[in-house]
Amino acid sequence: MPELPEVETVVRELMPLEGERIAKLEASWERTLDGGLEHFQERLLGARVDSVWRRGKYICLDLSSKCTLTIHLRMTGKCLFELGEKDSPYERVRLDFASGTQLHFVDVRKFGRWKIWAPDQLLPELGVEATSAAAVQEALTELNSRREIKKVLLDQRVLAGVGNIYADEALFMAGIHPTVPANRLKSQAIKDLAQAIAKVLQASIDNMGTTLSDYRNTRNIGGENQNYLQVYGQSGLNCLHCDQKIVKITLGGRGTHFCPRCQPEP
DNA sequence: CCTTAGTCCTGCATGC
DNA sequence: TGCATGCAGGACTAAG
Repeated sequence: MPELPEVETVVRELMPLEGERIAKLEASWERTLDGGLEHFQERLLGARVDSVWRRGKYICLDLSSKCTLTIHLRMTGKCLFELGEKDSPYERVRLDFASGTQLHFVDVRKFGRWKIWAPDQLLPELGVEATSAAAVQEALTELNSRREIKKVLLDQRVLAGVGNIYADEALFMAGIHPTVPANRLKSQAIKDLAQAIAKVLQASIDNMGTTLSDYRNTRNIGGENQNYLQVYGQSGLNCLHCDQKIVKITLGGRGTHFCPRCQPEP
């Protein structure tokens, strides 16, 4: 599932869209477009893409029509410059640019969402960028919540960009059990965790993201970071650090993987 | 304020 | 082989 590193990989590849003008917008699954097709056509047709950037797990396109288009890939969303035969049944939205460039939004599970925002009210609820260790350390220190630390890491209002895979990986790297209440972490543990998050995310960006099943970049190529996961999806296998068996539990409805020896119970 | 359950979706793995 | 069941999950909403 696409999280911050996967979205960052896609955003870098979408940068060449800057300066392009939108000529046509079609949707074969209209619910992808929050507000409906007509609402999107009013704002998008004829507009120029001024800049492409990322905020948390959102792809952001600033448009000359004084608004920002966000694309959230959710579980299975893909932005492709070329549509292959296998993906064709799952194309939900297509953007045609004046130059002839096409952007195909493919999404098997239909969870992905496009949304248009006025510039001064873009993503107001989103927390600090998870890539900034200093900002994450400060946010976790100020939070003072009794919730389990993993649930906090997944809360986009606190940190923007961490999902299920990197939450598990970062907690392993920092040696913290996923069910520890967030406000019971000592300041050193918070510092270790903030640095582990930044490190895990950067390593995955360097590896073009994690592809477990659906994630692909704009050229329909998967990442390599799945080859370096320490705990996520590794339940039953031996910990690479201490040889203890990796355990999987359910926490907040999500699969949660950890090493009982490297990440001792609170 | 908090937490939990339900919703959206479909492909794939599992079991008989 | 075929059919039924359940699982995966990010963000949002409703209920308690």
